[in-house]
Amino acid sequence: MSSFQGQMAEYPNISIDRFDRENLRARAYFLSHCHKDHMKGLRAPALQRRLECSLKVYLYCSPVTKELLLTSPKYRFWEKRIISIEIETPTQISLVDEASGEKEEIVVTLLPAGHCPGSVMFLFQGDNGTVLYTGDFRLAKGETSRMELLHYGDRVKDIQSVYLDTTFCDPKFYQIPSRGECLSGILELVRSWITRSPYHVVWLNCKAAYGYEYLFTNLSEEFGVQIHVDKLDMFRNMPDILHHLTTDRNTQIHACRHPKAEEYFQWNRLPCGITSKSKIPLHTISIKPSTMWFGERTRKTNVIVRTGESSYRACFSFHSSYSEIKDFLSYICPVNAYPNVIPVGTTVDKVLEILKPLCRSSQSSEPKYKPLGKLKRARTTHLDSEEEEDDLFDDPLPLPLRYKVPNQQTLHPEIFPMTAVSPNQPEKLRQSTGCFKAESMQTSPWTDFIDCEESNSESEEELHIAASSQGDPGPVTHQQNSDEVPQWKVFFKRNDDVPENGLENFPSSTEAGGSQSPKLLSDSDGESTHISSQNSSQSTHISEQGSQGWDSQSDTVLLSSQDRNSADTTSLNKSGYRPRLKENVSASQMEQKDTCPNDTYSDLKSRDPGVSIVPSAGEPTSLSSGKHIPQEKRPLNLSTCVDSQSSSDFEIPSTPEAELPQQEHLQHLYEKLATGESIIVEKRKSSLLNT
DNA sequence: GCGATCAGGT
DNA sequence: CACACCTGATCGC
Repeated sequence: MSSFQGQMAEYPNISIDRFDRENLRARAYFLSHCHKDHMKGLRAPALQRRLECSLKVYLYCSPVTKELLLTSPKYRFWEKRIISIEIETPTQISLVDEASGEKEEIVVTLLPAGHCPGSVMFLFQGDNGTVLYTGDFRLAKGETSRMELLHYGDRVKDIQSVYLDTTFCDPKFYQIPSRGECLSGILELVRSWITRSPYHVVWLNCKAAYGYEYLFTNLSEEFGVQIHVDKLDMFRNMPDILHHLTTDRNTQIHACRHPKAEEYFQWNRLPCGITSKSKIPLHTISIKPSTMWFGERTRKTNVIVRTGESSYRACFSFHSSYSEIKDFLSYICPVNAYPNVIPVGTTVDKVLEILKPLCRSSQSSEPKYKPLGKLKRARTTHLDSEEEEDDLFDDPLPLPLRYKVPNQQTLHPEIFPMTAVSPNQPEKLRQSTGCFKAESMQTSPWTDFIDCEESNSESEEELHIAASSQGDPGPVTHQQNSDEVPQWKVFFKRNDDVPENGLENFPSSTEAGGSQSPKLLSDSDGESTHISSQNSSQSTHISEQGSQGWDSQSDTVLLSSQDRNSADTTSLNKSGYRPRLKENVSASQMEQKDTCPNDTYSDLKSRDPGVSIVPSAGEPTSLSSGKHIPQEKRPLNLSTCVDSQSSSDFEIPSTPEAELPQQEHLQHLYEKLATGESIIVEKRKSSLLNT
């Protein structure tokens, strides 16, 4: 749970993910994602009053987060005061002190965080250096290197401080099976059950939180079955998700919830109440997504564990594992790293001990004892003039040379020529953008999110809403502001990536009589069965299963992730994600900015077509509205401003141990994405339409 | 009646 | 051993 207090040392005038106490004085607010523990104070009367008095104070977040937030009536009062910023679109914001009129300029860039729908990290650039607030995140190894805007040219930006999600920053969480591995395990378990008969149904025992959406969309897509949920109106403007959900209980996959759900389930009753279909009783299994982790030397990584006759746990994590955190941080290599989370049972000091060696000062082979002269930037090349003032002191080494992995965009044929649209823009433009987005979403291949939120209401109305909104971006009523429809794409993987291998354990269809469970257990041996309880380092968190007599032999390992490695490579295919072209431009422009630290903002304003400006009034002015910068410009910018690095490094893997996906493989995937399914084909259409 | 906090549960 | 959330009890306004 985040213990971040809302403010960063470098930019105390803004508050992130906290809205109480000191934060009531912030000049601007940022919300990284829509989880309650990051929204403390967000609907408190104190803040509402502040908003009424300080008309220049705005909340900045991703379009998806805005959409989700405003779905709740409790946050409606924010409606006119939220400015959504597109992912990977550097945007300038003026932080004005309304009393004194004093002004501070800051450029913020949202980077996808892979935690839940709409979740982002915030990269801030301003007079006090470049800092990165990660919010909560899950990024696979090497993914960081694919984030264009964390780089200048091909090198990682000089980041002063990282405010880091340290939820699993403890060696005991060394490894967590990748999203792809977990997903494919669940897919196969579900397949093994629901293919037995139409009366075999699965209940996904998910919590009331955003973050399971990509699971739902993948399941739905794989089996052509919508997932039953209690509530889906928060997705009314997100067709990619909406299409995979239903409030109609007559489906084989449920993610509905009820306070007494577990109790119901004992009696073969789903949370939504049904026990049979056409008078024929249902056969149900439950799958509970839970985090499973494994120690460094643990051999098996099992992503599905049987916990009862008809119940399973499936590995699922919203947060990066220890090794993913280390990979991330060592890649970024900031001067400072601050934990946002101190897990119970550990201390700040302990976490800092882990983080510190991954930061800049420790990277020096000969740190403090070196003669002063050497401490200075003796070896620091001019290329690194990007560095902030401080580095005169504490940066004895040149910025680590880490090379960015070629961005998928270079491989992906599609280009999304859209950029941040400001509320200032002519209605016409805005609308057209909206349409475009709606369409691209509707057909987007990237899977995303949905949630299983509270009670079981199943109103037909919602269905209608869903249906009508599918072909119609219209009902985006509360969105007049800046953004069109929230965009999905990226975060999570899609089916293409899910390998079918290694799943022999799941009888894809066999007898249904007798046991209500899939026959998955045959392969499990005693040892693998009790992973967690015996070996703390590879615990699978098999707590509280005691109540079911079955459990003594439970926890049977069903799937070993080792059997399905390939799942990962692609698990985060962000490729198609954003406006590539523009992004490139932005990136290079930002390099430019960063290489010339002294005239940053005016510079940005005047020259950078990739930076949107949000004036103090809060209306983002999109400088990039022209945004259609021809691709040819990019190399130009790179070479002019950034020096020579630009060319060489396209094949060089970024992170020390990062595995660079085979270009061939990627290419194959992209081709698949681009041409494979009807959905994608449509998408292309839409992008063509809008290009 | 509401919010904040805590304990307990899933 | 986690998370994100819900419920219910208590306290203060």
